[in-house]
Amino acid sequence: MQAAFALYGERGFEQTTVAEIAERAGLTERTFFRHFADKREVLFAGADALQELLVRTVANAPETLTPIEAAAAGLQAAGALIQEGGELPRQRQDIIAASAELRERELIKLATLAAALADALRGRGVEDPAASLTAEAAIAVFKVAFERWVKDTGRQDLPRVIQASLDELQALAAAG
Amino acid sequence: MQAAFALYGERGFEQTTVAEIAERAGLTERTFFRHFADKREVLFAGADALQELLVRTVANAPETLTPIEAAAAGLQAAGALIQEGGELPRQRQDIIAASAELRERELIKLATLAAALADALRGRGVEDPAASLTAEAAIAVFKVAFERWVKDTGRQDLPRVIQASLDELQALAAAG
DNA sequence: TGCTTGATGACAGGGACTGCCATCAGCGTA
DNA sequence: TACGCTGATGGCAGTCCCTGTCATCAAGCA
Repeated sequence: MQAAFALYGERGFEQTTVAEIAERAGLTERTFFRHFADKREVLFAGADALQELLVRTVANAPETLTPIEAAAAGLQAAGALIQEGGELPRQRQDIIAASAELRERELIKLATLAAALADALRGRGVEDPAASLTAEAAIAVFKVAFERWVKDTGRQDLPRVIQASLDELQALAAAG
Repeated sequence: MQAAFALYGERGFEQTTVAEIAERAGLTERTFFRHFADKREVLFAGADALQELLVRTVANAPETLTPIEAAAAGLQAAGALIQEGGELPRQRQDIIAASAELRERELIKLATLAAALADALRGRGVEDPAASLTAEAAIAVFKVAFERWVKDTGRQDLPRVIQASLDELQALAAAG
């Protein structure tokens, strides 16, 4: 992982071969593919933990919360976890933004997150399509908020940016 | 395109080689790659036209419409265009749903659509992050509505499903 | 007739990924 | 201690996606 991160950062994702990563890590190419399903997956190793936290937070949120509030609680928790990574998430995002292939992979991770969130909402008794809609909209808010947070040089609080984005979307929905 | 569609449908996307597609089409592999950037792109040839229609509809919508209403108009137009395809969109979606690679590609097409929609909204004077949020939420609504429409055996009207989904999200937002 | 242009074929090659078998260290057990 | 098991790794062959390059060839035009 460290070797891959370094090389992707230095010369870009597409310009890095798996053989080079393996060499820097002191392993063979074959061993790399035993640890990671493919060349991109290295950058998304933490996605499972994030999803688990999101789902758990939503499941354990007070019953009195509306679907959107429950989803929001999950997003905040996820945002807080990301923020713990310090500068790493931003570096990671730079690498991803520079490669179409990696952006594809990121999107499917977010879609998986949305599906898991919808599941968690259904677990709270939310019916479809409300569960799917809430989940997809929540992930959309997360996307926009995260993007803003990454670009932001002032190091704002990510959970706060998420909440602000959600509030703004609700205002737009009310006006539209 | 016809050869690819047929083969992807018959034996699945991953189990089809480009050589086979080329052979059935009476061409060489090299020629295939002159027409399509990669093996997946065959299934997304109509994406450009869809995006252009979406953007044009939003740009030409009455100035009095709110951002969400303008976005909704664009989605409706896109939905109507898809519906013209008859059974093809559903077959296409079956193929895509069966392959993780293809789902990735579809997601990036939707993300591109969202970016274009956000641009169109900015062209109407909508500021960021309102433009991005509206666009992402709109595409989320489109995703859910399209999915429901594809699964639906009663052949509902796609624009109508889109409108219903949007209404439901607005109700959820108001309640949350 | 000769020239240009666009589409295609042919070929070599790089790089991602997989399947298969060999090796080898650690570890429990007789 | 010797033995066997297991999990991680190396090595290697092979498939397939995709690209660069050059040759060919038909269509249109001067």
